[in-house]
Amino acid sequence: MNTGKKILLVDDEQDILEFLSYNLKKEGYDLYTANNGNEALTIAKNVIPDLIILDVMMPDMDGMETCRILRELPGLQNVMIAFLTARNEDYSQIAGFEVGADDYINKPIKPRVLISRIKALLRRAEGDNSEKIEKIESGGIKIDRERYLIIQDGIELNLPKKEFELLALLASKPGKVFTRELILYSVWGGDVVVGDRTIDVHIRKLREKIGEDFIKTIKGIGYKFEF
Amino acid sequence: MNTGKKILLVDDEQDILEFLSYNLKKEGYDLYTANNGNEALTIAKNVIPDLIILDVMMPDMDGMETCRILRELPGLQNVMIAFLTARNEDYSQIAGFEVGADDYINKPIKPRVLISRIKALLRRAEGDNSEKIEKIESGGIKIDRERYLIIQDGIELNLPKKEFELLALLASKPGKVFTRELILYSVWGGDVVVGDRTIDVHIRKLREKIGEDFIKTIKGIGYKFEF
DNA sequence: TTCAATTATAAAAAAATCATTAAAATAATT
DNA sequence: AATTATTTTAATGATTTTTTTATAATTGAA
Repeated sequence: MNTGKKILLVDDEQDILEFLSYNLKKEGYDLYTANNGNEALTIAKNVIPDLIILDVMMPDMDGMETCRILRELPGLQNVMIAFLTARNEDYSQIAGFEVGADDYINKPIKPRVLISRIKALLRRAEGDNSEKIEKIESGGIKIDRERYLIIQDGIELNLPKKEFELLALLASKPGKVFTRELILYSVWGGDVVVGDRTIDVHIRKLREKIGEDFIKTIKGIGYKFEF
Repeated sequence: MNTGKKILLVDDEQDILEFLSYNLKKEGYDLYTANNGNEALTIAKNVIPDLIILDVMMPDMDGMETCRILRELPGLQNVMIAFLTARNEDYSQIAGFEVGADDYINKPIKPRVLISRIKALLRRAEGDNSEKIEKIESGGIKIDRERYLIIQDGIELNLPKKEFELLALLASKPGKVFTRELILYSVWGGDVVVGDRTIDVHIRKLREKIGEDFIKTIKGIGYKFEF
């Protein structure tokens, strides 16, 4: 029995990951796991799960922060996000909802409860038929994630990974300004911190390759893709 | 560049204190340092920092204990507190959160990582989730935060950051008079002090760009947006 | 009306941010 | 291991934005 629903589990404790994985797989969900926020971002971008379950308490980037960033990423606006919290930290619930969480699940977790909660959540999500973005096409530029290729006016362009990810991000929502912060999180990952000029250099390379006019600088904010 | 944010560092090792101080000052934070818990308490009471970074392991009064007391002090309930911990003592992490810590940072510390973490923490403290209005529309003027654009009679206008924020603020509530104080606070931020004429100049620029009649001066008080 | 306070304005100075290039460091491939 | 490709840093220059300064103009109260 397979529901075809994809769930991304994020927790720093391997035990919990395994425990939940086991129980959810049994119910026919496709499971993806991440040990920390950054991993979660990477996976989420590529997989676009139906539900993300985030532990609130994690080192480096906590659940809240992860959630906030996830919500900014194109394609992940409509994904259901649930938080795992230890029982008594209810202050975090308030903050969590502000950040865009859809539900809370208290530890310790009882499988039965969890599953019924998840079903409810996914049912709730059914309404949103959010198509995942495998191919982005805008302004004569096609982005093929599958083949890792940019196609511009019919001509195929091979870009190095970082450049590809950067362009894919910008082009995923033409017109939207992506802050440097968001770019860093989404292309580089939260704690792989690189110098500030790194983004610029990649932008330069992109402009060289696809033309000067597609990527516009919004000084003090970030960049946006336009055509 | 000065963020105006105050950080109190507490560690018994002078090396670490200096190392962190140096790196954080470079980022524009105001630094205060203490060698032990008691010193920390004294300073914190007087300064009310935005963030306190506490070494977990200190002689006499350890970080956890210091944290517990800090949290009791009036005015320090909402200060962000982060713990510095050696990598493997993760049981203390849990205890730390119970005591009221907002984050923990593992040693050894990489400056870049530290800084991105601190930014995240301070952002969290700001209550940065303060719903900034995404689209304001009034009197033929549309403000599109996502695209960072002003659209006037269908014509797109690019404004520099401060001008944009200022206009967005005024236009968010047409007719309402915004005092200079409020404008400063919300566009420039609580502790950034700029000269008195700065607002005027920005208003001038705005009037040049969108027309003279939208922004009205209320002498002695501030400005309002009308149409 | 007159005066003091406040704002307007333009131009200059200062600061912040980005662009660009070349070189260094990493990673991937052969 | 050597070569090549990619990524990052570092240094410098250019540009834009922000702030200050100085002076003029305006306002509203006495």
